[in-house]
Amino acid sequence: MKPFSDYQNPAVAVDLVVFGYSRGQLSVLMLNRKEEPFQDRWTLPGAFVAINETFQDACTRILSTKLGAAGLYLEQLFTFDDPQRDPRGRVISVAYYALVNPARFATTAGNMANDVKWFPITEMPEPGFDHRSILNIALRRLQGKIMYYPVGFELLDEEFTMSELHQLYECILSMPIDRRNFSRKILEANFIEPTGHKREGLKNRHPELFRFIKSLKEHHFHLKL
Amino acid sequence: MKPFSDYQNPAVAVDLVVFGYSRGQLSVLMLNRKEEPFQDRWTLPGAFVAINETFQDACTRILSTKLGAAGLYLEQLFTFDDPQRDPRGRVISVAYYALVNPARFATTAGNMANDVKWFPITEMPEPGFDHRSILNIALRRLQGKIMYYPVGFELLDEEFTMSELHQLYECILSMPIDRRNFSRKILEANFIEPTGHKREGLKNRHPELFRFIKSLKEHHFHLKL
DNA sequence: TCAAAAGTGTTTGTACTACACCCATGC
DNA sequence: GCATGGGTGTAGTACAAACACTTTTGA
Repeated sequence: MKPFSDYQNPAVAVDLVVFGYSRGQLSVLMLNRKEEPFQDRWTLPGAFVAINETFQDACTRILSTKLGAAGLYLEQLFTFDDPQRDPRGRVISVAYYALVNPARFATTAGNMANDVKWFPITEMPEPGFDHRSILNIALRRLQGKIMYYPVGFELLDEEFTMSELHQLYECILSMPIDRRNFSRKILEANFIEPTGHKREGLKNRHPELFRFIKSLKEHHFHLKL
Repeated sequence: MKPFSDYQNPAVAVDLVVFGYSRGQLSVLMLNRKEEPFQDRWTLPGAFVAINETFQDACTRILSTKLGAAGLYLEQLFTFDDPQRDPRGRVISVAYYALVNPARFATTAGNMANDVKWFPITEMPEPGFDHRSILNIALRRLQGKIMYYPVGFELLDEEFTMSELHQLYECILSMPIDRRNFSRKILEANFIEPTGHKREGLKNRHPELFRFIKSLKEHHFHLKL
């Protein structure tokens, strides 16, 4: 049965907001376009969805091509439908966001594709297409998500200190949070546990290291900060 | 420029969860299918998205055809991408939900299309396609939305009593809420105002009537119940 | 005058805020 | 021993939960 051959269907693409966190900054992976439209402008990485491909498949394709990364946290954001959003024709874009610890992949080394670059969200160039809207929605979604899902799981190293987690929350929410109240509430939420180790080699007191309790990865809590 | 003609594009449809509230019950508008697949089964109303049509346009088309309603509150829910979700071929479905006061439209009268029916969410037949998932997501979204957006605006009459609003919240959240605390918190949230009238003709004390403050329609608050 | 729903307060406890102090480490 | 960040505790307060009484109406 091929009942749709009579109709002209829109193209469907996925666009990815890949969030990375390193050195206290939240960054997004951007792509330098080589063709028109928006040649030489920075845009979100994206790909057309093949006829028998899921969105997740398409996202995975992008992530492995551009970042060499697999198995990242992925979440659908919103689907953009403005008929004029792509000057080449009708393209519906399904936006996703991904979370990645850039340290785990070949970002600082030279083997990341050279048309790809991390931009801290505070130093973002004006992107092509409607990707500014996608970025804004992604950031708001991340800010909401962090209150009831252990986002740091995906963004930090396996073991991390309380103040690293604290900085991550301050950075994503872009607001100051009292260090001591934060620590208490996070521990009460019961999704991290001490590893027993301490981070060595600092000039100050060696802080305790924590890890996320993986069995609770899908367990929702509620943080009020 | 027609760069997409080489590719086989998936069909794109919108599916609508139309919520209605009347006589203390939350209902959803369902459609009885006349063709295969899922002939004679109940499904959500839906339509294919034309090549130059926005999702909103497609939703409006459905709503005016099936319900004779226009200008309803619409919000995008999620986009479903399972390649097998429609046995006819690849159909990507963008789900929306709408809020409507059924009393304002021709629902009880006979001029509603006879393949269309309101089902209370507690007495829903098992729908065709993946529409059960869509319904579940819609309901959860509505439950979240009601905490920071005046949902009753769209579901209740122009003027309503505090206990009507109270019942609506209890119904949507499906949990008991203390009447007195509810009243206080709603009034403090400052998005409704007394009209000065009272509802007459009841056998008990005549309750005050309220209205939503329309200028605050887009203003988000936060209710904690 | 009775039943049923509407309107108005009060008490109680919890949990968030805003602090201050001590501890460990490298220099 | 001093500077710097890490760890722990506590008092004040605001707000939400639980609950009781009075008022208005029709029958």
